[in-house]
Amino acid sequence: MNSPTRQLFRQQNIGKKKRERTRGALLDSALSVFAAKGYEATRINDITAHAEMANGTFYNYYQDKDQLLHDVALGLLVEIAGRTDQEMAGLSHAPSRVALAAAKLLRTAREEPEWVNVLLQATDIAPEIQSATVQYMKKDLEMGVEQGAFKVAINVLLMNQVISLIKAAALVDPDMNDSTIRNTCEAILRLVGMRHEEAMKEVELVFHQYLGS
Amino acid sequence: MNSPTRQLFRQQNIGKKKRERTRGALLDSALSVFAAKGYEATRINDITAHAEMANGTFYNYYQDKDQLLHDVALGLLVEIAGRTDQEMAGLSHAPSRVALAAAKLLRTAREEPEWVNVLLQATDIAPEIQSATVQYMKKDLEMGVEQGAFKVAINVLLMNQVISLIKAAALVDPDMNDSTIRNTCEAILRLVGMRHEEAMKEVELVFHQYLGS
DNA sequence: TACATATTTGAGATTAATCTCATTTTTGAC
DNA sequence: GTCAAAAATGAGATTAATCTCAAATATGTA
Repeated sequence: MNSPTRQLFRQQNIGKKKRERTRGALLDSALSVFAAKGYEATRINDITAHAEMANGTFYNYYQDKDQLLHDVALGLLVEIAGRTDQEMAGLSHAPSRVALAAAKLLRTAREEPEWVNVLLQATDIAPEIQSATVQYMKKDLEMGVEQGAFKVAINVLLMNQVISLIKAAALVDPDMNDSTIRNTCEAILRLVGMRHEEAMKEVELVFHQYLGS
Repeated sequence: MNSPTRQLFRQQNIGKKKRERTRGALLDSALSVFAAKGYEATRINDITAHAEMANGTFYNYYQDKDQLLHDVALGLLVEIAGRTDQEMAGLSHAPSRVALAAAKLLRTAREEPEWVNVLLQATDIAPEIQSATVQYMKKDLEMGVEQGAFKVAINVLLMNQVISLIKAAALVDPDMNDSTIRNTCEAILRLVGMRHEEAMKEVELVFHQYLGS
């Protein structure tokens, strides 16, 4: 179970008409190629060739690579955030929510390395993706302050700091071992002002209860 | 006093012979242009034009942009780290050293925006610059653990987390207000396991004692 | 100041990508 | 199955950069 979701965007467009199916193929292909070669090094040609379509087809759908990256990244963000939200539906303890959301994202990086790879590339290139990502955390962080668990002011800097700890994990350990995930979750909780023993305990609990380990 | 250091690399090569002076001009020019347009968007031509030399001159010194970025970034790192080391010579309390080093770096980002901008771009592109940067912190972090002030294991992940908090500051507030600098220093101390009140007090002290505010 | 050596020059050859559009092929509603 | 509309095709025009090298110029040592 839980095998990698191949061809996310093609899946989403099965049954729809040709135009949407081709767009899906383009998005899936871009995802693979961006992940493999990096955004900057990717040529339009690489994407169309990988999708087995003619070069010109790209221009029926997008003006440039940037728009394509935007669509890919936003699609991934919505997918990942949607799954995470669902899995955390009943959870009201803010530290658990924050730790679990981070852990889930990092586990996704293991199951679907391309997804998180490209999503993080996009946060460097497309500022609107960074802001959108930041928004997904906001409520949980504010909840943590209300609950008295987090001691810091929730502002743009803090939210970007959280994102940047997640990026650091992806950079240092692309295979995303559980120890890297735990360390990162703890680091996030310390960042928001929890004591290091509390942070450890919280992460221990979350892993035991929600992540089978 | 303390006005921006214009033309760092040209300064360093005054009196030396032509070859080194031209190399210095190339490095200074690359620094400006990388900062203004970003590394990827910079053309060899932009750099030589800005230095008022012929396009071909570049190729007498470097094979490609990457090597040039490497030299620029390493030069900046050595300069910044050298200055910081000197200013911290007598300081043996690890939390103060870490907070001061971070604050000094971020103040440099205000005084010499180009320097830190390009240095941080380089850490994304040239992994050896990231590692070199990481090394400069290691001893102080280990000292903090020995002194019992820092509670976490010092490893590659942690050091990259520290760097990433610094990058987050540069991203969110390129003007680098003191409040951003304080927040970032506090965040780093929390990250390494200090309690949030201790972190605040430490940063307060460092600013009052070493940074005139 | 002389002059061998070192350095710079920049026109243009080379390489490499983007983007267009007349034509061909496919689609799907009827 | 028909057929008008939609989509895909890909050769090649266009744009844009890198990189070379023979000639011109500058350097600095004796």
